Amino acid sequence: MHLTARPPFSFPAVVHSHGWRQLHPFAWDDQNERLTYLLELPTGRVTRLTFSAAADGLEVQVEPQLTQGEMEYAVRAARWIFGLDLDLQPFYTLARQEPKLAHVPETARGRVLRSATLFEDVVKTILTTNTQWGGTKRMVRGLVENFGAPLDGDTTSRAFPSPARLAELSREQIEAAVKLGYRTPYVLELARRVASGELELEALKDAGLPTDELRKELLRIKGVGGYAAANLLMILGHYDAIPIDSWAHKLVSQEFYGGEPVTPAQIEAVFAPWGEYKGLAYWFWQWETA
DNA sequence: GGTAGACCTGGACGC
DNA sequence: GCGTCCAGGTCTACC
Repeated sequence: MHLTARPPFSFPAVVHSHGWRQLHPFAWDDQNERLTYLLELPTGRVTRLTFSAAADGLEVQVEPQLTQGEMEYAVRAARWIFGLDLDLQPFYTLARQEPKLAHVPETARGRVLRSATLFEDVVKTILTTNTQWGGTKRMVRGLVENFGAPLDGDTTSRAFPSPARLAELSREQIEAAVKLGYRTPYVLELARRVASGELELEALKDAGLPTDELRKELLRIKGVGGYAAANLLMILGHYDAIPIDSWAHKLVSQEFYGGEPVTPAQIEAVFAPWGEYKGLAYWFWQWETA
């Protein structure tokens, strides 16, 4: 299957936009430059999507064979995962005027790799908080391996667990399988709210809400604070928020404040001139010390 | 609105 | 091998 992207587009730029390619059920094959992803379909079946670069977009290998309805769902998911329809031209126009960002339009950066569902990305983001990257990878892997639906005939390949699957578990069942620490009730509560229909998370993808309202919605989720909300806003294509974590403090301190400790307000001030694109400006800044 | 302390885990470190 | 300390954001209680 071939999918075209709004130009300019770079397959490796999306894959390497952040660490998501290292989280199950993504798997990055560095040697062959292919990204695989296990996707659970609305029918309950699981498909393996293998993405590689094409001249004007993506080449996608789909297995096993899908029905027409399943294929349409897989195409929509693939377009979302890679942000194939995003228009970043206004940001590129600004970036060309800043030496630290000139590489962005030249290399077609700016898109951020995302999971098929917002539910999956919210859970993954919660699992990045208050832990190191190794811990995040361990926790996500544990959820997928223990609770994800398997590919037909291959129980070693599993999709990310659906809200319904997690919602039917008890806290004790999750704790026995994977140590999420104090995050267990957060993940469980989110899964139950989404599975029950109380929280229509996927509708936020194209709700057309202004950033402030979207941010408020995200902050209502237990376990999502300022950093996590900003990270999720980036994933949702709202770039006027900076995910300020300890790494951001370090980078901005060394680059702009001579190594002196900085406050979140100072970090915001540095990127304020980028307005609605300050999140992207921060994310793709060519740091001296990174 | 701002702040202190608790939350949980893995890893680093000292003994 | 064991105990202690620390890093990493968010929540809750309190002021």
